[in-house]
Amino acid sequence: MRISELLIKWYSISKRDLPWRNTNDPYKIWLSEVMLQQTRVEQGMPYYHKFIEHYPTISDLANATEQEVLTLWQGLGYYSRARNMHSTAQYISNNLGSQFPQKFNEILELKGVGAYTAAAISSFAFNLPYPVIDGNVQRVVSRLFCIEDPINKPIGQKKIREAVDQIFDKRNPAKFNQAIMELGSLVCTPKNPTCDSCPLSIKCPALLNGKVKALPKKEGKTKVKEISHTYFVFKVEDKTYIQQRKEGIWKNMYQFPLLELDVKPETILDHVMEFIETSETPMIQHSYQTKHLLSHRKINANFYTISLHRKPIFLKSNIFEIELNELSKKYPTSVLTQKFLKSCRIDD
DNA sequence: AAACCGGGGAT
DNA sequence: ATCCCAGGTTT
Repeated sequence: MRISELLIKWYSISKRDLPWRNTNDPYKIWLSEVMLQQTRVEQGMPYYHKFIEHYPTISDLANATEQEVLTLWQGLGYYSRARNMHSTAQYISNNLGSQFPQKFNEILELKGVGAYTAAAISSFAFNLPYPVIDGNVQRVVSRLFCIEDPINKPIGQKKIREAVDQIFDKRNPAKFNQAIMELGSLVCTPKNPTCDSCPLSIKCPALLNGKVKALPKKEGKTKVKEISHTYFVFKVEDKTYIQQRKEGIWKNMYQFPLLELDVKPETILDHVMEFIETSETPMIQHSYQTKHLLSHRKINANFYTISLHRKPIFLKSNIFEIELNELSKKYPTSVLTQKFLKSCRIDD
């Protein structure tokens, strides 16, 4: 039996019942694929349900504000995905009559849609013959063809593409794509793959040659930069003061006034005037220290809570007042900020 | 080609 | 501590 037949047969009896597999709605497929970029299925699932409930159609997403969309995306990470989806929904709504594009090249043009996502939408929503290549497929194929070139380099990626083209089933693009990803996810895993129960084991040279564990190969690791964040949490009764990030990490999300440097505790109060002007002599109520790890950053964060009896006389231009409990609910924040908010609730 | 962009789970 | 996850964009 051909590899594609073995795959699809295995898939038909072993597949998980995932919500986006029970629809042909390109909007739902698009949403699920973007949400699952670099994100585990279990992690994305609750967000998928939330979004479908809040925004059942492209028009509903287009009619929302970016702030609402980011609030709903809060905690999932890679927030450019949410900004791009919202922007693209408005584009489709305003310029394409709310009709999702139906050709691969048109889909590939959409913001936040690359080769993988375009192939996924094309095959799952329209059954077009484009093979998907994601982390799962790279792993399965590198083992199935004993590709020793690093899969994160152009040579390795080219060989993966050529290998996939050899086994791709143009007659069953949707099923083939689902099946090969599902195999990578459930059987041909990065660590401790269960080759015993793999439908392709008899056709796997990596298994025959004892190379499963060594494949796929990867080269070069992005190093993690260590940086410092010093946050100023001004409190006046139930009010606080926040700012919106304009670029870079957590763009368009909200945070307590921030200095992106390490400020010695003794000199914290010297910086207050950079954010607000007050007639009082401010005092540090308490401080909270934590480390926050991202894929490319290690943030040493310090939050200093400064309680005031009266509202500041003056706020720096980008800072504005909100109800403390509106943060995270109405103003989307990073998980780092949420960690701080949670620590406050505990020592209440 | 390399850096940037989040967060969490498994090992 | 390290790797990886239904990747994409920018430099």
